[in-house]
Amino acid sequence: MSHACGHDHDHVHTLDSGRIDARLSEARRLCEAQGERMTAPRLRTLELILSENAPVKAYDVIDRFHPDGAAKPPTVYRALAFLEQMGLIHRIESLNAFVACQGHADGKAVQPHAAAFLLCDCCGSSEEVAVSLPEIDQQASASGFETRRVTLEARGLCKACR
Amino acid sequence: MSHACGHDHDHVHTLDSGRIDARLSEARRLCEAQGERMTAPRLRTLELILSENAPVKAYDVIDRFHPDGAAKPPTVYRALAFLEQMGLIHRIESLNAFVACQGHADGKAVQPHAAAFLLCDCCGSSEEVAVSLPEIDQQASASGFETRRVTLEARGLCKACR
DNA sequence: ACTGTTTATGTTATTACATAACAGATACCG
DNA sequence: CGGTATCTGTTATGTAATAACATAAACAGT
Repeated sequence: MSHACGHDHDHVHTLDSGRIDARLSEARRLCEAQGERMTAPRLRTLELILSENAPVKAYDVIDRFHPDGAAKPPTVYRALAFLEQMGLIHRIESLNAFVACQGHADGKAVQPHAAAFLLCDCCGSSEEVAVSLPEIDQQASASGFETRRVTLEARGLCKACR
Repeated sequence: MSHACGHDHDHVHTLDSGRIDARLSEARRLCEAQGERMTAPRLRTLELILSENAPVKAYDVIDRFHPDGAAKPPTVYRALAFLEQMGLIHRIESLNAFVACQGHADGKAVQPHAAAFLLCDCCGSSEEVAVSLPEIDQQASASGFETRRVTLEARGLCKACR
């Protein structure tokens, strides 16, 4: 996880394990509430993503999945697809990576939702922000375009790295 | 180039070759004006991207590069990076593809600029629209984040496909 | 409980996307 | 013309993602 600034920022675990457990339980409840199954590989995948405070590559999850040796890619990619559908994680397109959703920290159930991200090119950190998009909505309807999903990612330098 | 709707929309050449030539000459001029070289592989890459009215995959360019046989990936990826720096094409992150810039149709020289895209999941077409992003700019400065580059992509259905 | 159905996982293999590293060629500048 | 910077060619490899099919677990109806 080496970045443009030349630093390494590996394994910055800001969430303690208690906090992670709480979010895993919350995720469990959210799945039950929707009649979906929170299975072992899905839970493990979510755990690994929650344990980083920055977007995580699919193959990092694959490598760390088992204590001894990697998981098979489809196992993890299927889990990632599920978690994304449930609104528990987001895919960061410009990084080919995944980050835990920060949009329902208060425990509210949320529909899969669009979100914007501030992504630091130096330390790799990610901040999720909520924005409305009146201009592009307007441009879309002016073109007769029906928007299903919006990707909005700002790349740059976070406060700490500037 | 098969899409969600089940149709194939291969090789929809909406720009006639005269129009493409005009844009290639324009690109040449733009490079000269900035002291950059518009070399053969760069021109060929741009030509192939201009010949589609939808985002083109890097390996499609690679495959079509020579009349008989493919180019080597680095040749094309280098050309793509150059053309993007020059603001002649844009990378579409959510598609891993590249599309010609539609933002300077009047011949004005343009700095590399952010742009938003309406991307049809059915026919694969792309429309570039100009939007300002007051909300995310505001959120970024509130967080002390310095934005360098913004990706804004709306996926959905275009007018024709609805 | 049995059985059919649905949903999820395991496994092998392959496909798609992208870059590192170095050698050779071409443009540009004094 | 010779040195330097830039670009291209080539080989090899690294990284990201999915197809296809086999197996297993959950669940609903009888």
